[in-house]
Amino acid sequence: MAAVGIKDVARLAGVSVGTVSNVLNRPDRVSADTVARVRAAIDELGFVRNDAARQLRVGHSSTVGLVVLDVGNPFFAELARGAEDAADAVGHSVILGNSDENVAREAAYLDLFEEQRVRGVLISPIGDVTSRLQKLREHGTRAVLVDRSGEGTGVSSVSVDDVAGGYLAVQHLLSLGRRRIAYLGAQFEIRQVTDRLEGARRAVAEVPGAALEVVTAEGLTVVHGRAAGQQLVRRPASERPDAVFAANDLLAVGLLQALVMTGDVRVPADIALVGYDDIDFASAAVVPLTSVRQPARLLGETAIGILLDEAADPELAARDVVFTPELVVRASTVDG
Amino acid sequence: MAAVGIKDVARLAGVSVGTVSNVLNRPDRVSADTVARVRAAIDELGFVRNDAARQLRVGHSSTVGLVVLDVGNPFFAELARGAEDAADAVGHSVILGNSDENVAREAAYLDLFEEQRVRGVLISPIGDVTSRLQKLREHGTRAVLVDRSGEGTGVSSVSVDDVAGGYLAVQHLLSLGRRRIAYLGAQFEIRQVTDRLEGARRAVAEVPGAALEVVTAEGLTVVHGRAAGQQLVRRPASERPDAVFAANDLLAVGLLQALVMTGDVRVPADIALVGYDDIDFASAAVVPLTSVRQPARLLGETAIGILLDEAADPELAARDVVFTPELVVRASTVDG
DNA sequence: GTGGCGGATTGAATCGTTTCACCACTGTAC
DNA sequence: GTACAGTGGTGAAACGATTCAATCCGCCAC
Repeated sequence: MAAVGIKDVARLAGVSVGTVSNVLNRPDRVSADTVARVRAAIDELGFVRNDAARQLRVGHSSTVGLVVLDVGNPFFAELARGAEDAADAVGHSVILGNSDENVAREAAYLDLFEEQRVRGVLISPIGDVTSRLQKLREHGTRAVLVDRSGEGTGVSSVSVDDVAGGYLAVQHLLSLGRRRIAYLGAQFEIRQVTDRLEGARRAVAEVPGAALEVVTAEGLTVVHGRAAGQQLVRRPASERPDAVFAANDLLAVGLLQALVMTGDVRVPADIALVGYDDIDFASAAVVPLTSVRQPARLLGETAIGILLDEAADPELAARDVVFTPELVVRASTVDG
Repeated sequence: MAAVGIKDVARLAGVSVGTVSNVLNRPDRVSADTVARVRAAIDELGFVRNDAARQLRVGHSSTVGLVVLDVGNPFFAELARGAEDAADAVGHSVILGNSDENVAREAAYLDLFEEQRVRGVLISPIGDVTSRLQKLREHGTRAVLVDRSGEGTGVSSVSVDDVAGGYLAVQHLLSLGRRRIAYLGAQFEIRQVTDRLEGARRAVAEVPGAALEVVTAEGLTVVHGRAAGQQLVRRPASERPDAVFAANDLLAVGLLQALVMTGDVRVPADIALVGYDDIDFASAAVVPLTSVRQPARLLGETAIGILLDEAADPELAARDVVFTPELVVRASTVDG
């Protein structure tokens, strides 16, 4: 109803509009009692700054767009939290878009963000967006890839080293004395899945007498993990691995269910188990799951940092920051 | 770099800015070949409409804000999807804020949305926001509560009937011949928890010879469910319930783990089990879980509908839409 | 008394779009 | 030949903030 503008505030406070604007943006250039008077007028009228007008004048907004593959995924939820906190600390806000692994939705969000003249875009891409991002940049909007390496595309990125994660997991198993390691994976066309395997290979290669077997599941979910587990159980005990590294926690949880159900195989005594992602359910599993955790929050914070740096100085060269994941040890590998 | 404006497009296409604007917004009022010429100019220059300027002129944006308690929660993720799809269908977009059950974050998002002059706000509130929403309305921004009844606050709402959900769950158990029902809950200060219990009570009251026992856990997570399950198992078989209705799926999954682990109690033969929320893990549990599903997506769609109706006609009276949840039957209650 | 200095304040120009009253042109009816 | 309706197009005003050159004012130094 009201439609209170800066003009109304100025009139009530008995100052000019320029002064009100100064109170809002650079209070230090205004005398103390004028500030007080203007603030009082703002409160009385319930004035709220019209961000569109501000943005029109200054040329860009103070929001950054974030497009993730799946908000429901705790990894991205945590990443978003990190981004929000970092943005908040410097007076920016984050608007979140969920592409849901759908190229059209992803494109729609990029269009929206461009119309909104966001300060920049953080994106975990599904399609091949590099040309789109390049175009964005020509129009003055910077972008940072998250959870995906930029690999010389000229776009900055923050990602996690999956090879290191796989290495970490298997090295842990080897350090416990296990030697017959199995890698349980699926959908090997996904980079993450093969990178983790590569890390596992490297760890095994360092220890004489250690062997790595690759077990392929039908998919990356609990059900598929359970199916794989049932197969393992059917083998004669001597042919079973003494440790399994699963490509993600869902597979690991399914596998665990199968092992525990039969009662024949003890975890970790007979088979030690490591998952990946450290989802909530990892710690809540029947046997709490050792898992590799990605520094999701840090990823988000760092991405915002890079983005705002680049927005401030467009000449800055692209950076690629790679984080190392962390092993969270629980009962599925170490009795406790 | 370019900073292409509608003016540049107009110049290149050899028309006036007004015409370009018409091409953008009401192409039917412009002759076909002019449209084509303008479109070509737009493509050539890579023109993208500046939403801030548009918004400044028309007085409001075409985005709506959505504040949820926890984006990580699949219920809210699904609700957001519904809202986005519905908004998209009428040319609006949704920007998502995650309050994370934090009053300060919630307030910050409301401030942000107000500055942005969003078309309206959808909110699943944590604090007592009615006075804040009232103020928003005075400034011309409508709000709709989601997953929370408006109860005569003058604010519209869409919610799910938890009493009906509880009734549904227990009626199902009773129809299977179970008579010694237990309700496993925690944190009874949460309305949802007590409403579901109330529904359970009503169902039990309708069947002579049926009894309802309330079991209190320490919290609403898997770990707490498992603890409660261990207690149940310790009872003599004759004193155990023959069915359990858990206040949510996490509790149910924990309970299930405890029952299955001991091997002493068969599910559903000895104890049938119903959860609530139908989270992904419900169907992936060792014994797939019967659960009560909330129409999250529909909630989001409906909320957007109400919001945009009200935005179009501010005189509209507040509406309170209550949905009925749905029972998803799986192996934890019915063998097969 | 004058000049100069510096901090506080002013007010008009500006951002890029939409909107709307108005104009030009074409064809048609009389 | 004139009037009229209908189409397609024009261009300037308006939206509400920010910015910056200009002004004002008080005070001090000489």
